[in-house]
Amino acid sequence: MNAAQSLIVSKGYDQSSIDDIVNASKLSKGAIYWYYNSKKEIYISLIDHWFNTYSQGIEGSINNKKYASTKLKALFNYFIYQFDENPGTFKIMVEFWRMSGLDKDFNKKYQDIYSIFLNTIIEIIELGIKNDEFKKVDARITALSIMINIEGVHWFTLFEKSGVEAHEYMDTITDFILNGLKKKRKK
Amino acid sequence: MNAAQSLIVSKGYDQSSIDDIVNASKLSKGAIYWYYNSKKEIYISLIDHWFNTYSQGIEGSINNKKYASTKLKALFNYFIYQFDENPGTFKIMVEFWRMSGLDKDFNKKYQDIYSIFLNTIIEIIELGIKNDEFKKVDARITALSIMINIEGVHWFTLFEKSGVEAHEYMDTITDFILNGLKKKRKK
DNA sequence: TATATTATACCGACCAGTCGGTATATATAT
DNA sequence: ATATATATACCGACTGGTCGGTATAATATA
Repeated sequence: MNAAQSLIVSKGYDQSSIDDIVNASKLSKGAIYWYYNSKKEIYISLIDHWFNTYSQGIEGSINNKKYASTKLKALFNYFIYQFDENPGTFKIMVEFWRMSGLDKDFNKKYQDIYSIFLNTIIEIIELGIKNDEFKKVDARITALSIMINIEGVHWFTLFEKSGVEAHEYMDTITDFILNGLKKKRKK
Repeated sequence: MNAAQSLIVSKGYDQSSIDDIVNASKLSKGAIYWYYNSKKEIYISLIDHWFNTYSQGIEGSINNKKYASTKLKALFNYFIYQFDENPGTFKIMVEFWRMSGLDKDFNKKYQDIYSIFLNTIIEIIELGIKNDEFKKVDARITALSIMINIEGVHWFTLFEKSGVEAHEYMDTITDFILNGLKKKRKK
């Protein structure tokens, strides 16, 4: 999984050969085909591996927060942190993206994963509405919008040398979204 | 260009062979290599071709508007229209995206194109600020945010059967962004 | 010994790019 | 007007190499 992951970041799916994985891992081709039936299966598994790593971090940063707004804030922070720590994981996203546009199985896998992530956000928003923190917005559309904005950070992995602009962007939209969601305090 | 475009939508860059282009166009392999020196050159040219088509439409929909807010609205509408008309062009974006993460020349080409697009948005926002329509926001970061949100529509090309949700999303963020930008009317 | 796992040699399909050659249009000379 | 020469546009068979996958041999484990 580690070999496959670093390869897909640097070369993309098609240009990563099984022999590359053989070299990057300490396994032989026979061993790899003992565990996986095809190249595709390797990379489908990688999506799971990648997602599990992520979702644990997300859950961890959200669960101990009480309010919907602090949960959302924690979610944003988690991704900023990830962006600094390991921008490669955002690059992977783009590759998975295009694979799910080309191949049914990748598409299905990615749909499953995104609907889990989306539901996490929806739940936060619904909590916020229930607890009178947030306005009565359409939870699903709002969650979609938040997800797309978070995902948009991947933009900066390709075009910016420093992470400064990514942070500015993330801060701006965090405020923007939270301000838009929060109920105005009555004077 | 048309052949290359429809191929990259359906199979992606790596899986599109020159012979595929030969079959999809009415040209021979020799003819294609008469005009282009490499496969890469074909697809770099395709980015130009794709962008030119788009930017004309964008300019056309913006230029005849007077206010920054109506220009922005026209911009959003243009992309909704494009999404309905030809979702394939959004799928191409994803492929170009990942190519610019893998290859220097694709990266440069895509950077150039995006900075042009970004500048268009920045100019609108600066116009809005100058004319007292918009709050005094950071034009660049705001433009980035708008761009990323527009780009986010590509999300729906992969996961949604109907365009309904894409429209809802686009309407929601259009209102959200414009409300956030516009100066509050004094009572 | 039997089974599970890993290593290596190999196959055949595929593919970017090449190259020798042809057809057509344009220019020049007789 | 006709013949000759040259540049442009195009064709498709071929090649050197790559890559996913497999067959089989070797080795470890129970």
